[in-house]
Amino acid sequence: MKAAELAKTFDHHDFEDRVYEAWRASGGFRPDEDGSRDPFVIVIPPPNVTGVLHMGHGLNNSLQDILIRYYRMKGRPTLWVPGTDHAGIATQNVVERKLREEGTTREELGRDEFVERTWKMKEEHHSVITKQLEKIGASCDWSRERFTLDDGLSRAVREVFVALYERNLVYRGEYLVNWCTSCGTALSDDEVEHREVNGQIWRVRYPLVDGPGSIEVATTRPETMLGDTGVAVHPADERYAHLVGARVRLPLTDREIPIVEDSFVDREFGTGAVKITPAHDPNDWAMGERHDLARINVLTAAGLINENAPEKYRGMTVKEARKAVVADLESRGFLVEVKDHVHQIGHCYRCDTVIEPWQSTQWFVRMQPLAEKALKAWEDGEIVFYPRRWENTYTHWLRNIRDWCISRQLWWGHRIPVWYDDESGDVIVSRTDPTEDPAYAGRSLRQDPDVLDTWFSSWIWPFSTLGWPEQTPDLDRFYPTTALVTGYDIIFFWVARMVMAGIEFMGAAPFRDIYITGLVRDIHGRKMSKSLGNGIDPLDIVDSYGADAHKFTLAYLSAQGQDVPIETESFQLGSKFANKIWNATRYLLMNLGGRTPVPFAEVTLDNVDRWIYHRLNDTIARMDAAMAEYRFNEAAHGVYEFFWNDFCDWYIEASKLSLYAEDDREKDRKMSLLLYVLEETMRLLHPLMSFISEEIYGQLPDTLQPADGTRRSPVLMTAAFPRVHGERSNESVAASFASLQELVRGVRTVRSEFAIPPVRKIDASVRFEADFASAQFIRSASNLITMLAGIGALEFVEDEDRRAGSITAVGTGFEVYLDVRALIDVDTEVSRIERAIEKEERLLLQSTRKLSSEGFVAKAKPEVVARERERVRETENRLERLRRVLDDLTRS
RNA sequence: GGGCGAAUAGCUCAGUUGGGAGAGCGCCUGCCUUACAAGCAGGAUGUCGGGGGUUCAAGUCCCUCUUCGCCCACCA
Repeated sequence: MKAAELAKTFDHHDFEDRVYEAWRASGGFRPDEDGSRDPFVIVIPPPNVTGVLHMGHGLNNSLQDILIRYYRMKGRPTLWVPGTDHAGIATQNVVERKLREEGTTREELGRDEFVERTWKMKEEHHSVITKQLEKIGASCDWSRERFTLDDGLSRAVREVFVALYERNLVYRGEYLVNWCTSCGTALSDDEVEHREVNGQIWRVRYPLVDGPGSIEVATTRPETMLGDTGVAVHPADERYAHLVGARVRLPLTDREIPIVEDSFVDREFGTGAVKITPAHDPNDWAMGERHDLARINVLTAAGLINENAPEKYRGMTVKEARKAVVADLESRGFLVEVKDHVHQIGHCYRCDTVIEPWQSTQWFVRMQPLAEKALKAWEDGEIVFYPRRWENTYTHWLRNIRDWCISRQLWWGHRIPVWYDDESGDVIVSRTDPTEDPAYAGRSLRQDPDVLDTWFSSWIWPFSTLGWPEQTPDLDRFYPTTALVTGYDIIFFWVARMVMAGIEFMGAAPFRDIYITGLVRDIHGRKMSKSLGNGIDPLDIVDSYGADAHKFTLAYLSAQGQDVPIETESFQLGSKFANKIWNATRYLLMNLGGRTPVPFAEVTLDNVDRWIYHRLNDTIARMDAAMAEYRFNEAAHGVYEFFWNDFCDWYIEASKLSLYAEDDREKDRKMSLLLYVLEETMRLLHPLMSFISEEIYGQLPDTLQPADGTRRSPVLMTAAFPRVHGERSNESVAASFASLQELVRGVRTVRSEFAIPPVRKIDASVRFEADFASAQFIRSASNLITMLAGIGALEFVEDEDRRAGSITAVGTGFEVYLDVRALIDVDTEVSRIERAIEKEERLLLQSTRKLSSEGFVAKAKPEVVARERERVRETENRLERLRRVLDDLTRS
């Protein structure tokens, strides 16, 4: 075999870009054409084109990539659909901010030019996002990439809107909506973030029209009194019973308004009387309906006091108006009291402006019928959350569903497919443009100026991306998809709505497994955010630590359902692992020169080989189990421990016995096995350490054929994932090897405690207990033990004679006498043995207590009792021997 | 006002059916042993938040309390 040589120093920059291009060129990102097997499909949660990817995307896309690569290697036709989201408000805000910096506005620019500008920005961000996904190694099918505003998806959006309108699930109406005065648009209830705010509560006296006296109301929003059209008290409130039906003069205005009774009122709160402002509060809106009160809107779209208010307040902001109104109330003697008051205030989830409940005409989706089906899909087990607890969030939202306001007063988005004929009053809801339809020739039609909520295109993402409403082969083959990987912050925005749309339009939930990732946080547990400046850019991580380190570290730290606290240095975990893999491989390849490969079928396995295959087998099983349960950290821990602790620390170390010896046939044999194990291990590692495993796979000798009967693949990405082989399992070898490790470690511990340098070999004698099961194994591995423990001459003895003048390492079933007595201090050794005895005594006490306790022997499982008895036997045995050692020491 | 999560080694966190407490980093000791000092070998460190209960057996199941965090909710 030729001695391939890896670079002395590991540097991921040397191959990552090249490897990614090789993957792309291999065609492996696309699902294979064999449609007969069960496909594994993920559609990406489309990142917003507003910005660039942050660590949250890094996590979520890393996990998707791990799943995709695992199932691809498992042989399933695997598809990961990439794409981006136009993100209506968010994107429009970014562009508008830019325009402001340039000293202009979108109104000045005009709608068409504004949209064009936005497209341009979309292109720029899109290329950055794509680049980032490539850099982190995302193995998605770029030939199927979609954008929520592309032609196909726009058509799907129109289809959905019109179809829902036809089914009476979309309607238009004038209601109180959540209005962001800064974005200038309505928002859905879910887009409002409620936060506790320190405010005040004012008590104001409204004088009666007839006669003296007045009624006091409490309010947190005094400025809205300008739009009051009533006062409500509880029907059973005796304090106010005599006032019901009376009228009050609304201060600062010339309006007279009635006092009504309504059981909504809480008698305990405030004064027990509440002002009613139907046009500016959802509860008041409802009360206004019940009592047929006028709705007086006192705010403009920009949030300024309008012409319905007394002249002096017009044009003021809410804040200014509040101040002015309070001042006027006070000076005219209407203000009774001001108190500090903590309450919840809604804020815009995009720009953080305080939300105004504001009356306007909007389009809505009737959610109840859709929600019922989405709930049923969960009840029937059609969808499953990982971790399970998120189903509470899902069902709670669906059970308390409210209609969805879908129209947005923006320019960036899907234009609502509705046209108005102002002359006739006709409302035309159409899949195609009626202005181009001869049937409407001669009529003056005006398209609805508004666009649809971004989520209105997102909720159909799992099937619109596959070509719907066309009946495409992709749709047929890949819908429903298999898994969704996303964050808990968008369970209602997105996940629940996708289930609704999937059932409504495709007749089936859009995915089966919903994996909810934790949030990436900084090391102090704080959310990463621009304002805190504690964000980490995935590209920076990829550059300094490598894409594999990025993905592996995130997976390793990603306990299911838990947030992921991370700092830049955390990624050392992954990069050190990559370095380890690189160097282990380098060692193997260095020793390839002059070796003749042995076909696996002709290789005889020694005990150590059997052991490593046993461990490999276990690790594959552990990986399979972890992946089936979406336990990414478990998968990562499994391969990490196997590669580092088993393969490197023991198997490779043990192989030096063969490779540094003179026997060419043995060298060939061991070298071949090292390669076989390495080859299979690279396949095992690939989903988690994709770049480096691919690079190494490509460096393995072309002639090397996998030991498990699978075929070498042109690229590792599409090679077969290792399988569990029953015949590789060998518990007896595993147990014996564990004894060997105990023995070696015992010697090493003594060496270390007495600071005996590695170069100094020590002679040793080993004595076995009579029935020690691993005796033969260890006896046959004496050369190996000699090497691993730094022993000079090793003897196996029958009695304890050799203990004299030696240091003893006591193990389960054996003891080792080390001829280093001259080097050590007896007192140190005595105290070491005494500590060991104390430890064993503690263990023994635990076990005997257990065994002597009532019920344990009777009720515990028999194997548990048996194990406990075995432990007692072993512990007593070790203890007894330790005491003899101590005796010998103290006597001499 | 409901619901959920967290509390385990100095730090950040794992711990899958209950059956002798783990990792990474940090710390201490000794090693530049011809794959790797981004390394090797060894070591120290825990009333598993408090209290109660179930059980032969609890970090793990139940109740309760405390402290953080998140989500939902129309109390002006």
